[in-house]
Amino acid sequence: MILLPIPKGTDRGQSMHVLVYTSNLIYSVWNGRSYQLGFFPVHTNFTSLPFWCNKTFATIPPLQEDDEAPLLYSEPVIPKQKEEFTSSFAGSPIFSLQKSSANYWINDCMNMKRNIVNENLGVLPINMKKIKSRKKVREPRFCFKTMSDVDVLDDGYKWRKYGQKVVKNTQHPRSYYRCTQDNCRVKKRVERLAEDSRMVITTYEGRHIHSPSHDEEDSQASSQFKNFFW
DNA sequence: CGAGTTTGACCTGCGC
DNA sequence: GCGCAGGTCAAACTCG
Repeated sequence: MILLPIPKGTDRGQSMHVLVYTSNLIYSVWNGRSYQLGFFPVHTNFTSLPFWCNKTFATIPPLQEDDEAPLLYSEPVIPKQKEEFTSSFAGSPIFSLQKSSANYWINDCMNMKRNIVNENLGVLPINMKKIKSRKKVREPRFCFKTMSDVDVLDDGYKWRKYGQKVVKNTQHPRSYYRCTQDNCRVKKRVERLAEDSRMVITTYEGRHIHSPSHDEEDSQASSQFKNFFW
């Protein structure tokens, strides 16, 4: 299970796109209650497709500066065919820009499926044997697309910028951040969508080994779910 | 002075 | 093998 904080400053009614390639369900957890934001169909045998969640937060109160951040909650699911991902990513505005990144994600998904299948069944499906695996195992990643004036959204964690790069065919640079917590190797990338500069794309990579660095008045909701934070 | 940012150089993987 | 583009490093710089 994965929990991800929704950045503060997210307004009610604001469209928020979420791509969760490891999940088939997305919830927002608010004050101990969860609100399903979207899902995509699950086929047979741990199979599913990635999707864009394009729901508004109509049932969630607007988030103010002093509010605790609600969480995105999702359940893992496993892809069936590499081709499914390739075709699904083709229509995505993000992945049309970053084909190589999409390929990384696809391979990550396939590796994940292979691992889970091995865990559950102890058997590697024949068709999975044909899929080449990358030498470097990448951490699972989440990609948020939010409409915001500020590039770096407050997600409860403390980040240090370690690089900035101009991406080809885009007018906005991509920034690279690392979590400042010792021994925590979580990274995130922040960039603006080329087609719509109002949209901020935030990509998280890896799992936090600690709770968010909130102030002393940590919320109940935060502590309730702290074991599941990224 | 320490923490965080900037930015050019360097490294690495992918596609041809 | 080579070139390109993305990702990372690290020294210099800024700011509180």
